[in-house]
Amino acid sequence: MTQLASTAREITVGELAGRSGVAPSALRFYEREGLIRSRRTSGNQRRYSRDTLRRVAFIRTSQRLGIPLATIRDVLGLLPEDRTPTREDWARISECWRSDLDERIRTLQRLRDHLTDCIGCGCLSLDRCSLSNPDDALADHGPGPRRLLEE
Amino acid sequence: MTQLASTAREITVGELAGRSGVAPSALRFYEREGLIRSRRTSGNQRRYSRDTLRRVAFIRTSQRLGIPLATIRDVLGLLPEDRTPTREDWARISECWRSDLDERIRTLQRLRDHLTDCIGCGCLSLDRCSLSNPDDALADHGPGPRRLLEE
DNA sequence: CTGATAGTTAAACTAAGGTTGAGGTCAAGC
DNA sequence: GCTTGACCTCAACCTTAGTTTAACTATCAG
Repeated sequence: MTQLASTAREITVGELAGRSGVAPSALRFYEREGLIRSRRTSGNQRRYSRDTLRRVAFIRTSQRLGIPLATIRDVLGLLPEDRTPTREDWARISECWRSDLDERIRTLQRLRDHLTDCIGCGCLSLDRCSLSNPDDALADHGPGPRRLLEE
Repeated sequence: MTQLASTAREITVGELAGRSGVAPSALRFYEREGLIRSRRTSGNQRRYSRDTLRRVAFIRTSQRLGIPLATIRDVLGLLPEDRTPTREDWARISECWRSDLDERIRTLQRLRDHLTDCIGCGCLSLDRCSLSNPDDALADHGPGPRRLLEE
């Protein structure tokens, strides 16, 4: 194990990768995209402050929630720039995902329940049940699958 | 309105697009990817049987559930090739999404609840709470955010 | 028959979220 | 002081789910 940098308070890209489980290429990509920052050594190598680890954890967790990187970047911008973020700072920005997440859970549940409803007839949303509507009379109501899309 | 093709039992790509709300380019793409099929006229134009409308509805509904096209194609392969699928056929393949969907709802709920748990300390899954674990001692346990990923 | 509308193809392009490779540099251990 | 592994950049490539464009052909109403 070389380049431990463990006496210093900073970590290398390889260490950050090992600790976070995120490939170095992805970490460089995040930096290009403005999600994380690094100091450079005299030899142009990246050095990360330790709180970057938490930042990367926040990014990955947010991605697991289905949030696009651009949105994550914007929300990370709400953290204070002048000091190491506190627990309260992280708690505050975590709240940003709350309503989005609740909304998506509700949508999936609704879709699942409609799927259940329709399994009996196999209509799957396009024609409002072939039983009562044998030859897609719903075509008049405009394009798109109806039923599940509306409301 | 030209090319109604309504005397025939087949529909053109434009009609299918209008009825399904899916762009002709997407329908051709689905055909290249093996999700739908068409007959060709003597002039090389596509003609779809009417049940393609239901097939497309199934595709779009499945996509709304977050299923990738390749998976949808595989499941559509379970339909009978020799006859027009019945309601029972559609019901049967719809069941394929059931467990997947339930699973994803559970995962999102779990993530949401852990997010809630962690908002108090802002730890967000990487270090098992900075309160009891101030300097990421979890790094020994291998790469990747722990907590939310495990079990 | 003509003109408008609708259809055909292949290939290029998009966007997100990265990975891979070439060619070259840095830093640590012996 | 050299070797080796970790690092650097830049550009090209990957996947998914399509859209767009160019150049051309088919079909239909009148």
